[in-house]
Amino acid sequence: MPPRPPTSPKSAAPKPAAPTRSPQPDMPAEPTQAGRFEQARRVQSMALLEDYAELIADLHATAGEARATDIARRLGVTHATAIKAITRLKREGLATARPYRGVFLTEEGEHLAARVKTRHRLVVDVLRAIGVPAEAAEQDAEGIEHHVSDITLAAFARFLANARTT
Amino acid sequence: MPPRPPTSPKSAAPKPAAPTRSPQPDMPAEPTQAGRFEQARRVQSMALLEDYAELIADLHATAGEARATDIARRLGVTHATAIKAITRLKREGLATARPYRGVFLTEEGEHLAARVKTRHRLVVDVLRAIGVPAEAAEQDAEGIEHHVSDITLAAFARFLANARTT
DNA sequence: ACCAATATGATGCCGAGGCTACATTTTTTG
DNA sequence: CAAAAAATGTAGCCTCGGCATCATATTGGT
Repeated sequence: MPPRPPTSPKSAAPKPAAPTRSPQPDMPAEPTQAGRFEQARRVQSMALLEDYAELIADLHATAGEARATDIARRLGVTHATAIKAITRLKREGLATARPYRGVFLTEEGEHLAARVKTRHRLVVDVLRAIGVPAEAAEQDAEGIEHHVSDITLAAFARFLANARTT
Repeated sequence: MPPRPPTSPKSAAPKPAAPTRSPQPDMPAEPTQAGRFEQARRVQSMALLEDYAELIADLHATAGEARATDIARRLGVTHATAIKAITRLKREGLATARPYRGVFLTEEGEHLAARVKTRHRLVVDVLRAIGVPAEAAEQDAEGIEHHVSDITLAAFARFLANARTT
């Protein structure tokens, strides 16, 4: 291993950006890159709960009940997986379940489901308004929606309102 | 995953009727809901690779090298985690690494990084064009970008081209 | 009422992606 | 050149979200 020619210490370029740690030891408001990744990871951990909550609400609305097996089929996973997820929903206080009778959302769960549903529609509508084909809009929205913050959501709503009156 | 054998009918409620599906109980051409979830899950497993590839390319461009520790700091994870991810990158043929010299993208890795970078910019630009504040646009794009398909991306490009000439 | 079909539940396994802690190697420095 | 510092690597542990399989409970049909 050629002992790497005595290039200047620490590569040629200066550290591009203060890595979350500025001279001031105080809490940086973290608008940093690492902060964004962390946030994206946090959001990801909510995604599954959101999907389940939305689906359960939908099943209740359209079929009158939401049994674990139905949920599993709709999501394309095995029932074991669905049941584990439902267990997590219960643990998080978003749902309750009565065996063979179905899964029920708590008040908090209903609230979440409603928010998710609204957000989903908004995302799809915005994509469509931008010119994304229906098929792709539905598909991509499924993944995108979880990452749309309230601020962005508000912007979406304004955009659509504008577009409609234009 | 071969589609599990038809889980046969169930329960009292009638099939909520799969939307997007005509009366013909045909082969699962999979524009179905389960299909969309599966696709979203597939996309998710690519996200980490994409983030690393993009970051490595960026570090090379701005710092001349991309060492595991730098990557870890930029992503806000420990170096152990970064190294495990880099191992996966190597396994997938996207990168190579020479200890203490940094990580290098393969041709395929470079290609991926370029695509990801372009897509990222496009997503941020579209969000901004729609009226999302810069801060939120950057944050949300970090998660959204991975779910934007080529078709949607093309629509984004057209939308921006239009917006500019309007 | 009974038995088969169906739903649910409990395990055990896997890989991904985090972490901490410790070990090793390289680079920098005194 | 030797010691300190830094970077890399390894191992063990955790959670999560998949899977398959086996066990149990419920429902429904005859």
